[in-house]
Amino acid sequence: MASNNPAPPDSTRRSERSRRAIYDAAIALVVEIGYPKTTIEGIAARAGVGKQTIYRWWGSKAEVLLEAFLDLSEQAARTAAQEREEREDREGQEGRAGHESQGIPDTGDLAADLKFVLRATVDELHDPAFEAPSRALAAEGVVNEELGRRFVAKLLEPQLQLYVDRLRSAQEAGQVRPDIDPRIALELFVSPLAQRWLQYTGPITYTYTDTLVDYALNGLAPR
Amino acid sequence: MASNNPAPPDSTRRSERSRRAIYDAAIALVVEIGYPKTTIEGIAARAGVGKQTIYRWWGSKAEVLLEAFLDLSEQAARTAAQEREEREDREGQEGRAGHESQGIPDTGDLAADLKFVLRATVDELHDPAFEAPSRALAAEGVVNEELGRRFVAKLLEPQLQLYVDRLRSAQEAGQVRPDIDPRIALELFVSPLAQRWLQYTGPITYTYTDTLVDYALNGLAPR
Amino acid sequence: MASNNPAPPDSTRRSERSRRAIYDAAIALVVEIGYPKTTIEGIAARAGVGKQTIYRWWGSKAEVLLEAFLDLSEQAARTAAQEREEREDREGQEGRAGHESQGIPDTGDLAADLKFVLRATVDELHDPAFEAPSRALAAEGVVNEELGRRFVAKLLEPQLQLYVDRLRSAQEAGQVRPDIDPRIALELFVSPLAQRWLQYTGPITYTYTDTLVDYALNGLAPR
Amino acid sequence: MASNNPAPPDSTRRSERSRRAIYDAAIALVVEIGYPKTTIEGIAARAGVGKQTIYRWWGSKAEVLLEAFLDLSEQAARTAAQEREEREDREGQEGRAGHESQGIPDTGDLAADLKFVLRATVDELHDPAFEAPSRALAAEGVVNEELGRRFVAKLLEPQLQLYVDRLRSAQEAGQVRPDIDPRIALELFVSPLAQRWLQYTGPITYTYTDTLVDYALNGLAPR
DNA sequence: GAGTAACCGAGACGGTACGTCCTGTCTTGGG
DNA sequence: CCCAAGACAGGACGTACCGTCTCGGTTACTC
Repeated sequence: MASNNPAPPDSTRRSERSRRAIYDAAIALVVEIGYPKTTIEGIAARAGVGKQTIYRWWGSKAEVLLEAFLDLSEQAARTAAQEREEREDREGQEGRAGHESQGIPDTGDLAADLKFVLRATVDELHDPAFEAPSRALAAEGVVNEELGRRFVAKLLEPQLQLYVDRLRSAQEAGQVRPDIDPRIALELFVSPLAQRWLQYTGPITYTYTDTLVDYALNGLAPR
Repeated sequence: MASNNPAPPDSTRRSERSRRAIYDAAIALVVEIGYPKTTIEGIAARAGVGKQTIYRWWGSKAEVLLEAFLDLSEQAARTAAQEREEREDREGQEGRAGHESQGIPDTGDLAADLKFVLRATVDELHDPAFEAPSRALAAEGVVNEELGRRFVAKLLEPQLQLYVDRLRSAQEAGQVRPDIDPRIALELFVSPLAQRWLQYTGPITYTYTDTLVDYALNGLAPR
Repeated sequence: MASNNPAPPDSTRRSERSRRAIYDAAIALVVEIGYPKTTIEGIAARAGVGKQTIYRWWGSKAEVLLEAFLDLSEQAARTAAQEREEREDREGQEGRAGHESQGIPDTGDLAADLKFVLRATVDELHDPAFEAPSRALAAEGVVNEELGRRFVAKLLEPQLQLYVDRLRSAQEAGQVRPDIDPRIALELFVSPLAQRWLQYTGPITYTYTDTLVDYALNGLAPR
Repeated sequence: MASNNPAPPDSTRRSERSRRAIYDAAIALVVEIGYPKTTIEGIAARAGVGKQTIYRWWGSKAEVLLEAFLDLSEQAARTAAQEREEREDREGQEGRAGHESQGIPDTGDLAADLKFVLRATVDELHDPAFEAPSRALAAEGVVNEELGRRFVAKLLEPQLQLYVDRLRSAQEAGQVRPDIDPRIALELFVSPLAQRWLQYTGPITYTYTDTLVDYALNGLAPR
C-alpha cells in the first residue's frame, strides 16, 4: 500500500514551520489580492519557502487553500470553544448554547432555534475574512468535483449534520412529521441561503432567513 | 463631446462571422477540455481569429463564455419553440406545454406541475453539453460578483420568474396561501436542487425533486 | 511596361496634402522617439492619414523615411541656396562659395578647401535634427542592400561627386598626381570620417579632419 | 548590502547547454532568414529553450547576437590558431605568419604586408556566414550607440590595434614618418574598405585595396 | 449634371512577436 | 532527506503592429 510512484515524501521530517507559514500566506493572499491572482509562487515567496516545498506536499493551489482554510476553521472553533467555556465559568450559567459548531440550541421551540442559528450564519457570511477563501473554495469546487466533494465532506456536511440532529430531536418531540427525511428537510431553509450567497440571487438578511424557516415548517399550501 | 480613454470600437463594423466562430469555439473548448484549460489563445486559434478581435470586444474569458452561452441558450430556445410549434401543428393539440422556457404548465395541479418541470431540470442538469459551460460560468460567478450578477440576471432570473408566475396563479386558485412571497417560496424547492448541483451535496434524482415539492408545499410540521 | 500586378495607383489623383503630412510625421517621429519605435501606424496617426494611404504609395517604413529625408534635404538645399543668393546680392561679393551642396570652394589651395568642407561636414554630423533620420537610413541600408544603394545614389554619391570635381581641378592645377583616381582618392579622407560617425570608432573633431587631409595629401611614408 | 531592483540572476547556476544552443540558433537564424526576421521567440524555439531564459541573460535580440558572434569569433580564432600550429609543426617552417587575428605579418615591406592582410579581409567580407551576423550587428550599432560601442570595443578595435602595431614597427624602421599617429593613419586604408562594405559605395576587390595602400603611403600630392 | 471610379480617413480583421508571469520540474548548497 | 533558492522548458497572458480588407465620404473625370 505504501510506495507510490514518485515515492511519497517522508512526512515525519516535515517542517511544521513551513506548513504554518504556507497556510498563513495562502489565506492572507486570497484575502488581499483574491484567489485568481494568488499564485503558488506568490505563496512560496510570502511564506519564505521554496516552491518545491509546496509542490511536495500539495497538488494544487486549491488544495493548499483547502487545508489552510480547514486549519483556520479549526483554530477558530478552538478559540470560540475556549471563550465560551471561560464565559460560562465566569457567568456560571448554561442558557442558550450559542455557537453552532458546538451544536444547535434546543430550547424546545424549533422555529426559534433554527432562526437563531441561521441569523448567526448570516453574520458569518458577511464576514470578509471568511468570505474570500470560502468563496474561492466553493467556486473551485463547482468546477472541480473531487475538490468540491472534499470541501463539502470536511466543512459543509459536519455543519449540516447539526441540523439533522436538531430535526431528529424535533421529530421525537412531535414538532416535525415522522416521515420527513431530516437530511432533505434541512435543505429547505439552508439551500436558499446558500444559493443567495453563492450566486447573488438575492439579499441575505435576518428577515429573509426567518421567513425561510416559517415557510419550510408550515409549507406553502393553506393549512 | 464624447472621447473616452481607450476609445470604444465601432460596433457597426463588427464581423458577425468572427463572433459566431468565437462563440462556437468557446463552447466547444469548454466542453472538450474544460474551462480552466480553455484559453483565449485557444479560442482564437480554433475560431481562426486574431486574439485582438477577442480582446477588442470582451474583457475576459468569462465574458466570452457568458455571451456564448447566452447565445446558445437563445438558439436552443428558438429551436425548441419552433419544434414545439411544428409538433402542435402536426398533432393539432395543445396539451402539456412542455418546455420550461416557454412557461410552466398549469394543469391546476400545482404539485404535479412543479414536479414535472423539476424533473425536466434534472434531465438538463445531467446533459453534458449544458453542464460544462454552465458550471464554468457558475463557478466564475461565485468569485466574480459582477459577472455572477450578470449570469443570474440574464439566465437564472428569467427561469425563476416562471415559477413566480405559476405560484401566483396557484395563489389565485387558492392552492397557495396569499401571504406567501412567491419569489422566496420558489427557493424552497429550486435552491436545494441548485445547491446539490453546484456543490455535490447529494444525488439529483426525480424522487428527490418530487420530495422537495411535497415538503415545500405541505411543510415539515404536522398538519 | 505599364500594368503591374496589383494595379498601380493613379498618381495624378494623389493627395499632396497627405504626402507632406506623412513626410513631416515620419521625420518628427524618428527624431522624437527613434527609428525602431517609429511605426507605420504611428506615422499614419500623427499625419492624420489612413494606413492604406501609406501602404498605397510606399513599400516599407524605410522607404517612407528615405523619401521624407530626400524631400527634407531638397528643402534645406533650396533654403540654403536662397539665403546664399540673398547674402551675395546684399554683400555684392563672390569670395568663398561656402556651402558644399553648391560645390566645394576652389581657392587654389586644395588642402585648405578640403579642410573647410570637412569642417562643415563635422558640424552637420553633430546636428541632432539631421542625425536621427540619417542614422536610421544608414543603418537600414547596411542590412537592406536595395535601399542602401538608393540611399547612396540619391544622397551620398552626389556629395562625393563634388569631391571628385574638386580633385580633378587640383589634378589640372598639378596639385594632385595625374594617375590618381579621384573617386578612390576622396575616400582617404571622407571614409574615415564616415566610419567614425557610423560606428563610433573615434571622436569627430576639426583637428581630426584636418589631420586626415594632411595625411591623405602627403602620404604616410617619408618624402 | 546588495539588493538591486530586478535582482540579477545567479550566474553560477547558468546553464552552459542553453547558452550554447542559443548562440547557435541565433547565428543560424540570422544566416538563414536574416536579422529582421530573426525573433527572440524563434531563437528560443530553435534552441529548445524557454523565452525567459533568453530574457534572463540578455536585454535584446541584438545583445544575444553580439555575444553569439563574439563567441563564434573566438571559436574561429582558436580553431585557426590550432590549425596554424599543426601546419607549422608539420612543415617545420615559420614564414609568413598569415592570420591577421594573430597579428599582421612583418616582412619589412610595409606596403606588401598591408596589401596582404587587406586582401584577406576582402575575402572575409565576402564570406556569407560572416556577412549576415556582422552586417546585422553593424547596422544595429549605427542606431544604438551603446551596442555600437560594445561592438567596436570587442570586435573592431582589437583588429585595428594590429594595424597600429604594424605601423609603429614601420615607424621604427623608418618607413613611416615619426610624426604620424598610427591610429589615424590606419583609417586611410581601412575606413574606405569599411564604408564600401557598409554602404555599398563601391566594389570591393584586391586591386581596390592595393590601390588604397599605395595612395595612403605615398599621398595624393606629387612627390 | 449624373454616374462612376479613384483616393481618402478610419479602423476591424487574421496574424506574429513582444516582454511578463506563472507552472511544475530539476539542481545546488546548507542543515 | 528536507529545505530555501531559483534556473529551466513551456505556455498563456494582454499589447502593439503588421499588411489586408471594407466602409462611407469626397473629389474629379466621363458621358
